[in-house]
Amino acid sequence: MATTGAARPTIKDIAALAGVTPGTVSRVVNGRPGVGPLVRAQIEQLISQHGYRINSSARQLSTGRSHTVAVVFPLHASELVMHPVYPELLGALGDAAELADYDLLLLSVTSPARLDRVIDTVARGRVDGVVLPAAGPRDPVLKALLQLDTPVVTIGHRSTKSGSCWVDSTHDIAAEELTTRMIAAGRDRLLLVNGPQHVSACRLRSRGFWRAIDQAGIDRSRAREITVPFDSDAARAEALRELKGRHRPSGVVCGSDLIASAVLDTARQLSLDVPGDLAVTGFDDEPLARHTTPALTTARMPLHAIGNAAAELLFARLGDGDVANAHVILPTEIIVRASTPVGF
Amino acid sequence: MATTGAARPTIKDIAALAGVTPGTVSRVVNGRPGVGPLVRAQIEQLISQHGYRINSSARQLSTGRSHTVAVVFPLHASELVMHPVYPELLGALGDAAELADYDLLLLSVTSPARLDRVIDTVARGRVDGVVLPAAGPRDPVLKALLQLDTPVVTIGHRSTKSGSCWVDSTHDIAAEELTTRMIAAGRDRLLLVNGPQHVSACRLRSRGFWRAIDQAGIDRSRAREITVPFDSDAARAEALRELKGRHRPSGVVCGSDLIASAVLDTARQLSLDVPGDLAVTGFDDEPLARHTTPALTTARMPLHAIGNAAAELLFARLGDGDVANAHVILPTEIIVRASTPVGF
DNA sequence: CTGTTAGCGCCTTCAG
DNA sequence: CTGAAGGCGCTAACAG
Repeated sequence: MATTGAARPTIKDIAALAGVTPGTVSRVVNGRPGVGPLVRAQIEQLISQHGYRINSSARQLSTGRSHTVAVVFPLHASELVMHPVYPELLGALGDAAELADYDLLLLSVTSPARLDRVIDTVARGRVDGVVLPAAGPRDPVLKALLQLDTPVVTIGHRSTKSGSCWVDSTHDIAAEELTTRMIAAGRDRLLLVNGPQHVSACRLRSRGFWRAIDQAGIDRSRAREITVPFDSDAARAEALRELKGRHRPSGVVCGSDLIASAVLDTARQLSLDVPGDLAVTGFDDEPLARHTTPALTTARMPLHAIGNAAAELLFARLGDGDVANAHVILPTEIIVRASTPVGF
Repeated sequence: MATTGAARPTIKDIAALAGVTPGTVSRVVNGRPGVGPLVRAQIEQLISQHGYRINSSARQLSTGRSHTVAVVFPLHASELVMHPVYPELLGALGDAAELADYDLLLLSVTSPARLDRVIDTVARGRVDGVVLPAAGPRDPVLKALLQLDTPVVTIGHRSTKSGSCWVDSTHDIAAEELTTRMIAAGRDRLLLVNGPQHVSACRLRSRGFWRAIDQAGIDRSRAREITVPFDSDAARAEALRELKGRHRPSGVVCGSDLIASAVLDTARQLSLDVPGDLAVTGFDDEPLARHTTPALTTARMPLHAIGNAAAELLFARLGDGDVANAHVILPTEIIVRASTPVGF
């Protein structure tokens, strides 16, 4: 670690060096008008020469804005950690933040105690707003944040509260499409292995599944929906029971790739042919989806676009302030691989 | 968004309410001695009653410390994004940060322009220190950070600079172990498909591979090392060439699970039996490792422990300041699955 | 165009 | 044990 030693110069130092007042230097560093070209040039030169940089704390104190947003991940322990959607979202948020010249604070709530911490840092003015991948309406973080009147943009939960901003993708349409294709491929005994119902996205997927059934004029009794945790071992057990049952499904729509991969494992174990005996679809298009055997047909959410949209919504809101009740729904994409019949 | 309206109280408000001066309230909120029990109780009650919270900017300005650390990911475009080690590290860092009551700022450098931005926010005093998963000695971020005399702890690169702090895992030992086991399993034509050499971890893996060869007394000519980008398509092409060659290897040690999965695909395409004709090992134990066919034998790095150690090193350094030249090397673990022969 | 004057909200001596 | 005062570095509103 090099000992450059010399304390960083302050705005005052630069001002003194230039023979002007701090106010003038401030105008220069902030690109504001009202400074003669010569003075400005001189100041700029001094600045780069002495390596002057604004002190963020001081500016924050004075402007009241931190130029930082937080993303808080509501990771209920291991339930969601494994979901690679978060990292991808994070990437998009990071990109957007950098573009907008905001800093991104990473917060995570894994326990009630941590909720307090998060609320604290938000309330302390550390951040100007927060992006919240929220599970559902009863998400405790969401609730707490709402009390703070901090600008929030949620992802994955379509709040009905007035003034709310959120972005989501077409989980329902994707599930419907997947199911419809199953039906078109001649699969008439359908099973939906879905994630927990308190997750908004899962509810939407369920809705899409049944909509497809209804619209195809299929009797609801020929289809079934079960719920499993987002945990592949539990999913495996459930899958086993379903696939061994007398009314074995010919098409299984899964609420996540992880669940789908568990179903695939089970099918192999039972010597069922996929997609011959059993067509299987996943959800999310996680990296593992292309590495299962057979590779998974799945629905991909536009995570990057989602993160981007969320960030932009938030920044817009922090800017004009007029942005409220902004809802963005982005389209999903069906990725067809080998776990479904040809022509799917 | 509820309009709680009322501006947050400042330390002054609380002081006025309690009939004391701000200084006294400050002592209370900071848990410092020198305040009578009655006064203290009264102030504490006022604080919770009015929902007072310290303003971070003000405190930062006054103390000169932001109580925030940054982790900057040196993602050379798509080369490293796909690596799920980052999210996992991030999780550990986040956990450690929360425990230590630090905030975690997420920074990423994907271009020279962004490097400036990052350096800027670090230089502006936004953070007290940074954790840097560094690729290697010539990492531009590392270089830039070193000039700033900001406390840095690197992960994955063992700096030889004096005063440096880093944590890493036993890439060399893991590679050696994997290779030795290959040899023990009777595989004598060995191939190492490694990642880029400018990545410190890859260099270590290479070293371990050759060490195993030498120690087994095998002629180096019976082994080969090739380098591919961390990109599975490129790896696939290379793998194809190698596996079709006249001297087809009987054991392939790969520098990452992604590379290994490409090798697996290629083997299947060539109708080679794994692990019969070809034993394959990966590196990292990414989620996909258990979903390939066959599932991958691989080496797992203790990512959580690594992140934790890095964070603790940094915090220690920010505290006492005496911590320099602290190097931590954590053990890897071999995960045996089906891509290697029984008894591996 | 530039200087002056106040703070922003908190912490930290130094008195009393 | 508590009060008073000064300052952290910067911005902003108002004068010249």
